[in-house]
Amino acid sequence: MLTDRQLLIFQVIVDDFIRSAQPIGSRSLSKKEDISFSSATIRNDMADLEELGFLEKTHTSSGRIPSEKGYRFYVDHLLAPQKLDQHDMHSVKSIFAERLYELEKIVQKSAKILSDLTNYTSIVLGPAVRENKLKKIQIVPLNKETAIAIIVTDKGHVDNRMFHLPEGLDASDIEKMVNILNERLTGVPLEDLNDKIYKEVATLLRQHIRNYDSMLHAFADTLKIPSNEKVFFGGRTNILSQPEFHDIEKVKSLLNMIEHEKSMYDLIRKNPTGIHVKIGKENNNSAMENCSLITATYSVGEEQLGTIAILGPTRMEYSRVISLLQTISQDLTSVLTKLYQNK
Amino acid sequence: MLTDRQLLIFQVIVDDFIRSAQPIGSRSLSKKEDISFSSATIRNDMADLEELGFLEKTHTSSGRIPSEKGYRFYVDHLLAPQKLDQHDMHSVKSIFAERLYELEKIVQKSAKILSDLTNYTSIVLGPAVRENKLKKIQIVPLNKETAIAIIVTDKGHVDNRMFHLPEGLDASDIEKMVNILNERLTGVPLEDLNDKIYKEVATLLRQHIRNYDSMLHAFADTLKIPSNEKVFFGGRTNILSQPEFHDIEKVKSLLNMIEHEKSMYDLIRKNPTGIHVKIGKENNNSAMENCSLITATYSVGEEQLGTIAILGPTRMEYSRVISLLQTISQDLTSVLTKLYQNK
DNA sequence: ATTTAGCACTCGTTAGAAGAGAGTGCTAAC
DNA sequence: GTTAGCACTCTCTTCTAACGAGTGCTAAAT
Repeated sequence: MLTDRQLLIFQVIVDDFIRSAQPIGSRSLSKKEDISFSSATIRNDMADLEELGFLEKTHTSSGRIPSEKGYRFYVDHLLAPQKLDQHDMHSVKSIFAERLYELEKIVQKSAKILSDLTNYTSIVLGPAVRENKLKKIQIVPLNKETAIAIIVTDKGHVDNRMFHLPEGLDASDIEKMVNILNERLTGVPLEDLNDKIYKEVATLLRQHIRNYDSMLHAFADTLKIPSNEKVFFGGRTNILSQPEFHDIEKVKSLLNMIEHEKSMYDLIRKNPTGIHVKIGKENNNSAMENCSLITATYSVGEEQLGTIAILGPTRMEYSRVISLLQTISQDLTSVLTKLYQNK
Repeated sequence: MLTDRQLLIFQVIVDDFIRSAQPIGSRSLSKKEDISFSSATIRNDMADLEELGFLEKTHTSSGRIPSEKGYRFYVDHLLAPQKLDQHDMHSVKSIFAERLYELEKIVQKSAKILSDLTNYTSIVLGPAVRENKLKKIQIVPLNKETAIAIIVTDKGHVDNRMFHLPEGLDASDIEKMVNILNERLTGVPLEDLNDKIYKEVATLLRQHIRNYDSMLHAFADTLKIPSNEKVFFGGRTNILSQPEFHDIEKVKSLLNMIEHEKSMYDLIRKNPTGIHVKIGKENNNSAMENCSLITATYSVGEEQLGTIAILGPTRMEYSRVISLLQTISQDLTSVLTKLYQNK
């Protein structure tokens, strides 16, 4: 459908625009070394590319910029898998240079490095805790009225909840309860804990513990609250340095969106395994009309753990960002698998 | 030094400017109901007030705006302690309406309410954990190589660190170690833990635990890392709706500052007990030249716990913000004291 | 001795006009 | 099929003029 020349012109326009953020004119293209056609020829091809919906004009006599459809085509068909340059590669490896044990820290550092490298905003979702399996429950009484339940999962995630202690409970009751819980619930995914407690452990507990009912409610209810899965950001304000965001109103709606962690979480979590690119309106979100979002997933063994994403203008360095995400998600996966794979 | 009329004029100018963000001219003042002097009289007084450094002009023939010195004077001498109106009071009380046990949640909710009410940015420092005293240490082995140390403090703060397990350690060693640690370290402030372990507990441990040295290092080192004291924000982007921040560059440096949690932490933590107002350059920070920061502290019993702050333009609703902070910090103090006061 | 009216002057803002520059579409020639 | 040429369009910048809000100062009024 497209001639080779049109393809070449299109590619150069996209690449140029991604660098310069300026509409590209036929004359400036014809002066390039690897293009040997006259500006008029290029103009004709540009007109065709515009008719096909790949290019747009900002006004009747301006140069061309890629349309969303154009970016889509570019990402799907013209993107040569690119190797990271030395500097990028070096930075990525530095994430894993220190011996970090804590998943959160590794993930946080990834977000920081990604945003520094790209000058876009990075968003990294921590592991989906609800699928983690219970390793151990501990209950630490603080005073007569309150206690903290501490939940450790097989992936090393630690969650804690405060709850109200019913009166007339002594240390041995708590100890018994903890023992029963650990015995019965180890290995159960967090999301099923609450269910399981009521269905399988309740009767057992009733036999051993005084004042069982109020204790159970106070405790089990705290488990119901979904543990907030963490969202880590890097370079939240990087978007401000992009020329297309000189309009305060756009910036505001976008930053508001970013500040509202829940919606970012929903937007990003739903992506399936692998690398995905959402361009402009494909994000289905008015604040992100001028943005592209690239997501990649990371896992431990078979189990998909989290997502790592870059949010930038539609005029994004797709090739480089994709390579970066690919590398980081692979490295994350292999490092985390080594650390947390159940043996 | 100032006549009553000058005082009145000054106060009206500040109040007006805080509302409108526009320079105030003599004519518009003379038309106000509670001012019965001619514009010329007012102009003379304005000139005097400018000479004294309380007012400024944006250009030679503009109306006046308050200077930093002016705001200082206004805050120190003209601020009538104001009652919160019903709506504000109601919102503040709603922070404590639900029965929240976790300090973090209460603090986070305070930040949210504060920023929503004021349309400025709120910053709330969680408790200074390092002064908390150890309540309990737990160690949960994850697999053969790693374990998690969980530290619970008397104020209900839970901290956890992953560390590397030396080889050839079995469950009973860990149990012994945990028992010794709990026996010896309960009640010790977190900041002293590391010291205390080396000085007082080390010899004891050596007697009971195989492979003691590597274990000690791995474990004690993890305690050295200062637990990051949390900073909660509300309305990070509210500043964007203030007319004085239409300049993208200003916004950028300010948001960058805010994103860098450590510097915000340092800036705010150093304030002593009570309410403090820092105006513009008093903040000693170029990104905050056009901002004022109002801080208030909250405590549990005698012990100062954290700080709660509002960051807005120098043209801030000082009176209302101060009342809000005063109320919230008092309420926080009384609620938290009730919850966590050691009995 | 204050207060006020009057007036010349200053500065920022807005609107319009003019010209430059970059780029296009189309036609006709190569 | 490609290119040169040309008229045309649109943005951006610069300049000017006019307007409005506000000031400082002087002289008159209280």
